[in-house]
Amino acid sequence: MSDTKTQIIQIAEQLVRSGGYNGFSFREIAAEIGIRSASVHYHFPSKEDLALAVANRYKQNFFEALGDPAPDGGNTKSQLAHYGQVFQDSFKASRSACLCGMLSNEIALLPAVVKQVLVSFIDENLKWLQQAITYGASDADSAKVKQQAQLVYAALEGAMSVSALMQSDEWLQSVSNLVAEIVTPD
Amino acid sequence: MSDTKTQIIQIAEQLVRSGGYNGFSFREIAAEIGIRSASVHYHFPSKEDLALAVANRYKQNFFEALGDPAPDGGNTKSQLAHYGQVFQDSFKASRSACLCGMLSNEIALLPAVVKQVLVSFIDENLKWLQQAITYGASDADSAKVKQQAQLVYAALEGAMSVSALMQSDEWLQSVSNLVAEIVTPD
DNA sequence: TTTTATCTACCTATCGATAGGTAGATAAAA
DNA sequence: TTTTATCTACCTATCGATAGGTAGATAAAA
Repeated sequence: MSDTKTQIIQIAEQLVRSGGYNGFSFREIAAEIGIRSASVHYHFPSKEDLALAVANRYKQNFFEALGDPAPDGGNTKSQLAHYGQVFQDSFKASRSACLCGMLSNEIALLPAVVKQVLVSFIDENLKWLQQAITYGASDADSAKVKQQAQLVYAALEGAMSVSALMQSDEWLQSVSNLVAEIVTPD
Repeated sequence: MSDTKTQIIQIAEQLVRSGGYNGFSFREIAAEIGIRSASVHYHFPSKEDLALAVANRYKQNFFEALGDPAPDGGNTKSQLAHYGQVFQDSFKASRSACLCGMLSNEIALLPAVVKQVLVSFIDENLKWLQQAITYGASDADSAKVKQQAQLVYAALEGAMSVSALMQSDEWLQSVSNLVAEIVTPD
């Protein structure tokens, strides 16, 4: 992927994460790179195309940072601590909300293809968490594990949103710690 | 307050809750009421004024529905169940995200006065929850209670956001139930 | 007579998008 | 070796639409 194309996606991501789907424009991205907005359209014919690329890259980076659940010697608590750390790292790097959490609210504005990426982002988070929580407890009550996984994801997304507003990672840290402490497979 | 003014706020709230700060316009509101956009400016000189009124009314309605924490005979669990119910009712009525959760992400777009309302909304939620959790346990560890309150708020905001995306209250119900179960003052 | 609530008729700024064009690289064909 | 054809990555100029906002008129209500 060309330098310019990558740059466009990076800038778009930052703009979306601080202002939502309507918070970025081809002109603003172009201005930041030093090209014309028509040239941004060359790389991404429509806004929908660009938003889709941004969402897909975000999702991919997120799961790369996350890795597979339950590596050697992991237990539920350390897995959840790691999960929380990924959110914290993402916040520290950008000081803004989770792209998917951000866009999840804006149902009225989103192209269907972008919505699908969000749904799959949530699905895969749930799967990862269910595995991490069940780790080492194969007799775990799967309905309860699912509830717990939902709680962890929802709590971290919510905490990230508050952290973005407050411009402080206090909430994210606090929620991340507590969640690792109280969620267990038994 | 005149009928029109109330109508403007109501429609604006719904539009903000499904599309964020940039998701509503004076023209769209006017069209839905059947007046001209200039007439909306008569009631709210600027977009900032309207957004502020919307946020304040949302906050007020929310805490009216919530009531005071720990009424007669309440315990932590029933208080938290009630708290979760307020989120669920709000979702059922609008099938969209929490106004404050929604706006919390959009730091880059928000006028400072609106941001202040969001911060106070979160503050008051925290206070309410800390009281509800401490209820009947005056020896509770206040640092831990604060963490728990943060978790509850973050989890319900996050769940509301997912529910808005999925257009289903499954997440909200699931998270609400689990939170009431596992958060206790001791 | 003053206030309230609306209107018409504008404004400037910006949006996403498109048409048409060009410099320079590449690679196959003559 | 030169010509032809194609591609990449940009450009300028412009489109229709929409954004928030304003000046000034009007007419009913207080």
